[in-house]
Amino acid sequence: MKPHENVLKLEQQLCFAVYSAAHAFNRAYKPLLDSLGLTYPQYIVMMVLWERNGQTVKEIGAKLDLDSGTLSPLLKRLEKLGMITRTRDENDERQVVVSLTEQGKATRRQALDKIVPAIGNLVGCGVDDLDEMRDRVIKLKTALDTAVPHD
Amino acid sequence: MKPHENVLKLEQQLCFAVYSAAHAFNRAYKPLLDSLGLTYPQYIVMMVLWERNGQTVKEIGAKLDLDSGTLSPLLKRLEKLGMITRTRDENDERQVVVSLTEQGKATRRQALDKIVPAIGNLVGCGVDDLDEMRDRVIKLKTALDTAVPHD
DNA sequence: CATAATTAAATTGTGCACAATAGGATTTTG
DNA sequence: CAAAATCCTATTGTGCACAATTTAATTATG
Repeated sequence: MKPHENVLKLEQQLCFAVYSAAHAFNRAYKPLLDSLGLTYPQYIVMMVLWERNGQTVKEIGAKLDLDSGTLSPLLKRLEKLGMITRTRDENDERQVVVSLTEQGKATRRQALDKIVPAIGNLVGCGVDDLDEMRDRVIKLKTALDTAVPHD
Repeated sequence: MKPHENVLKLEQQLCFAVYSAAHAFNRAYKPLLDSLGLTYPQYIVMMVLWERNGQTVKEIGAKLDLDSGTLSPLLKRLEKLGMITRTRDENDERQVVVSLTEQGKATRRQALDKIVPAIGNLVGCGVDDLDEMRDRVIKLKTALDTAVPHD
């Protein structure tokens, strides 16, 4: 048989497995996040702010690998939801500082109580397996990023 | 310390690792696929057709977990690129059969020669490791799909 | 210190993703 | 066999992603 003719098969491809798993996560999160009124990308922005309140768009973007083209409209929607405020930095008016409102802070409890345990159950494997898989996927991402730098 | 207060940390989350790795794959594929004039989602549709030519929108959607809202415009763009044709099934006019053009078939060679080996190099780990990781990610996706069925 | 270069965010345009709905075609069933 | 239910695709609307450009602010430089 010809060498490597089956390398184009969908089921053999790691990239498709990852692409597909990302969508599956989205579908799993959606009904849970609906109760908080958030989408998954909005949720991870909230996570960034729950770790440290008051960050610039640039800082948030660096942690999530997202640019202002994605974040600007997303943050406006979070602001309209009453989750965050956006204020120009006094010292450097180029920067916009994003801060949690009281509602935004309170939503963290909702996430801890309702989202995290529910997702934990869905993944359906031990914590150790899960940690190892996560580390591998992060290594994969790092390898790709190193080979194809961005920003 | 309070139990599980750090479970909301971004770096600890498998979902974010997967979300992030999917974007990294996209960025890695983009410069390569640009030379074929394809996006990554278009590329995986082509992979489905390279495996078996002449499939309905429904069949393609089932393999990729994509609905007609995503596929209809994507397939029109592939048609405009000259990669595929779309024809109503004679026996059942509800169905649209998607077939590769000669150009679409020829593009498979380009993918085998230019895309597959280039990506293989980027991932940067042995084939066995890669296969195992892929199987784990697929298991993860399957677990999520089972817990949260769709369609 | 005025001009050039750089930086940060926003805007514009294209292309997914997906929910909800609509429009025909086919199948079921009363 | 006619009405109802089902099925397949397309359309509409919202929300990411990201490239490319724009605007305004800051910093560097001649």
